[in-house]
Amino acid sequence: MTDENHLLEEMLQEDANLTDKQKKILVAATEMFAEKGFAATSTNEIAKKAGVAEGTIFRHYKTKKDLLLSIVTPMMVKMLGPVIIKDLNKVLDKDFEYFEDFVWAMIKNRQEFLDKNLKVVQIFLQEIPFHHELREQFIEHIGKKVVSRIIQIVEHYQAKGQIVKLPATTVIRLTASTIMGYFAAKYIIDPKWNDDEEIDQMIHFLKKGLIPDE
Amino acid sequence: MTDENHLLEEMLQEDANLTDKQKKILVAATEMFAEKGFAATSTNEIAKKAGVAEGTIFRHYKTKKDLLLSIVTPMMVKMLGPVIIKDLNKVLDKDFEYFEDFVWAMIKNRQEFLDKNLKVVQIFLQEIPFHHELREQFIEHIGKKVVSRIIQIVEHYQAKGQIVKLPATTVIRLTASTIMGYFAAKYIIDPKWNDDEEIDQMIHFLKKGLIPDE
Amino acid sequence: MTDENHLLEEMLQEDANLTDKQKKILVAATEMFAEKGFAATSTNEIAKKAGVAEGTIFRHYKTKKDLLLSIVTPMMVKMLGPVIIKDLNKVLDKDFEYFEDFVWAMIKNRQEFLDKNLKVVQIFLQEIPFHHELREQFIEHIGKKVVSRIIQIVEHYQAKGQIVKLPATTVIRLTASTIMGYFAAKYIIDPKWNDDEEIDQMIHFLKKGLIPDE
Amino acid sequence: MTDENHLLEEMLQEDANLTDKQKKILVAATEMFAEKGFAATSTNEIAKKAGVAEGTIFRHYKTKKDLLLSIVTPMMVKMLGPVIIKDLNKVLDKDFEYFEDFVWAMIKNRQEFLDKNLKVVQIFLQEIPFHHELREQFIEHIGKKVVSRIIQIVEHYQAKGQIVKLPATTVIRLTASTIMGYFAAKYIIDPKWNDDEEIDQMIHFLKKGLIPDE
DNA sequence: AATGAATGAGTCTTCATTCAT
DNA sequence: TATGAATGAAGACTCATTCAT
Repeated sequence: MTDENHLLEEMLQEDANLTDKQKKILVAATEMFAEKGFAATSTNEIAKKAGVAEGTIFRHYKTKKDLLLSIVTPMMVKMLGPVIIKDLNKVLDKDFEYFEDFVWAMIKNRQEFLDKNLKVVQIFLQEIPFHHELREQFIEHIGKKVVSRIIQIVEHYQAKGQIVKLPATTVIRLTASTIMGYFAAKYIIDPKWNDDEEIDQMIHFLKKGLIPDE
Repeated sequence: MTDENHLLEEMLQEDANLTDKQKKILVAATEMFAEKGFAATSTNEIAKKAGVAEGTIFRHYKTKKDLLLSIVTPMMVKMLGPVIIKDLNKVLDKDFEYFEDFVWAMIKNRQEFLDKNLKVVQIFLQEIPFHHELREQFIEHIGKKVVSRIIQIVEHYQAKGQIVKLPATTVIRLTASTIMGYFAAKYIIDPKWNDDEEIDQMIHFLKKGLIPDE
Repeated sequence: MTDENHLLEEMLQEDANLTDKQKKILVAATEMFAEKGFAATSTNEIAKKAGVAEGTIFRHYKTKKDLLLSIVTPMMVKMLGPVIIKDLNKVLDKDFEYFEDFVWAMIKNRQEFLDKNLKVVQIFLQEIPFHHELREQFIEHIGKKVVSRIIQIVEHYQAKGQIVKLPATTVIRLTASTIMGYFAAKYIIDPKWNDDEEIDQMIHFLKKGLIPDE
Repeated sequence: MTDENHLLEEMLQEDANLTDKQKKILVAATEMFAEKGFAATSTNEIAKKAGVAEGTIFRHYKTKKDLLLSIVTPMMVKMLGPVIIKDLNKVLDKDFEYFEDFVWAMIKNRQEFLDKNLKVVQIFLQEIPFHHELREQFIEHIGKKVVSRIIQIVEHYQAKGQIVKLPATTVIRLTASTIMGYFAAKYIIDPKWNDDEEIDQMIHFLKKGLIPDE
């Protein structure tokens, strides 16, 4: 049982609607889907690992795919978290006067999210090419909202003259690529590795790269 | 039959060692593995799509996994291509006086590679989490060689004072993230989309971000 | 459904641990293995004959070979039966004063065993050349015990001066060959044939053949 | 390549009608059928072991079963050998005055036959339960002739007052069981083991056991 | 709510056999 | 005569799912 799972468990325990067996099923399925992939994991294996009867899985989740969605969907909803903020500009002005402060907070926040949801995010990334529901759910319920919110933010800092006046989507792409590249390296090399200097260098790179021309 | 497959076919035709049926099997398997994933594709489906008997697959590839590796391994080898250059520094000095020229050439070259090998690269990325052979093969035969070569290149431009003196691996990560982020966006949104202005902006961003401090 | 199978069924019914389907599978498999041999019998055929789904076989027996062993192993254990007697010499003195009495009892007892287990013994004999587990199981758990016990018995009658003082193993071989030759003839010609006169002649032959010289 | 196979090969070489490849096929098939059984041996394995293409087998033998019969049938014919003697009684009187001499000669002759044909005899015994052609061929062409001839012989010695006047088939059964029991023990324990004393004891046993009563 | 035996379609793979070369 | 690629039926075994208990 790894660190991430302790956190997963905590989250499950918060949800009063879940029976004990149900939680065990979700934990076992998460573990296996992450390790072997959805298609290569059998319900039999999940049942054994969860210590329940195979029938019990299907009492709670109509199909195997249902089980997958029950794992991935709530995580997607939680992805929304940090951008659902009312009166955004006020927050930005007060808490993050500079773009780099905002980026730094974003990185820290997503880092925490990833630490808590590593396995589920992994499943999400691994399975998204094969399940259009996942893709649509993500675009419709998450992607659009997040993007439109972040566009606002970028334009906020552009208006303040802090960053270059490229199209907001381009700025987002450049920033997101840099951050996600850092996370990818981190989780591939060593998920526990945590290097604030590395983050500082990255932010410095972003700041310089996005500085207005002239 | 899409564009990419025409190219795949061309490549297959060059290989005189492959029977006609074998080529059909490879084309069909590539198509299906990319679309549904390795584990969710049945050999029966592949046989039908290839217009051969199921037994024929196993005459040429001992197992289904063998078939996967027969598709992915040659592509990995071809990934080495652009970095196997003798007398590298001479090439750099003559052809790419500035770091930005090198990056631009790199992008164009990888773009071409991706256009030709899109499906196989897709399979590779989708399956790498589940097949340690793939991971090991990649690291051992490709990863190490490519990285060590690119480290040389980065240090070459650092020595010339063109880019910041961060650790070479950090420079590589920042650059690669930016480029791969661009490719990811491009292939998710529209594989045919080809925007040289976007590339110029990206290179400009990289140049500014990596400029030596002071 | 033949006579022997009625007896097989009886035995199965005694075993409370077996489900109804499991019994049907064992009966069907026994029938087919005896008739066509293990390798030439398909699990599909067994399932059909047993009136169960093919998957049901594999729920109870992990592999086809497992099924074979589940049929043959219990029979081997029952072969031990007649020689596991405490205080053997007392029994011999009281019940079988003469070697010929002992042989006669042995023949009758084994006859009964064969009548009850004909098919399984047949499978055992047919498959023993191809399955080393069978061979090893037989030698280790049955062969050694039986032989060492029978050596005692032979030496008992040799000590009483009733039979010739050849090596015990030689005496056993000569006796066993004669008896098994009789059984072989009986079951090849007509399993139901039961000729007490033939047995008497055989015992007379053995008695004369093994009489001490001088 | 064992001793027996050298002999098998010799026999094959005598047969001018067999091509080189055909001989290789027969040798390989004999080896494998003996070891794994007919049903569990694939034509692919045979082809590989023989160093020929799979198609070549089917050019010479219409079916796999054909191949089996081509191995076993000639051996059956050779079993007839020692009993196809004209003017039998003359031979018996001259060469084998006593029943025990005849039995001794028989044992030696069959021993030789077995040494030369061990693998094929093994195949024959292993496969006879599953192939009625084998059974019928054996009974019709071999069994009947051999039995009727040996009945004559037994009656010859009974007429001379040397052996007990039981039915000839009973005498044959008792004698054959004893001899075959010896062979069985010999080949199971060690095919090379050759103990003339053991044979003498066996013949002594038979002589005593079959001595006329009174 | 939970079980686990039962299912039969489906899995990957092997088979004996054919046939164009 | 010999080959070996090709076949498709059949092989052992696994799967997600159902249902009586």
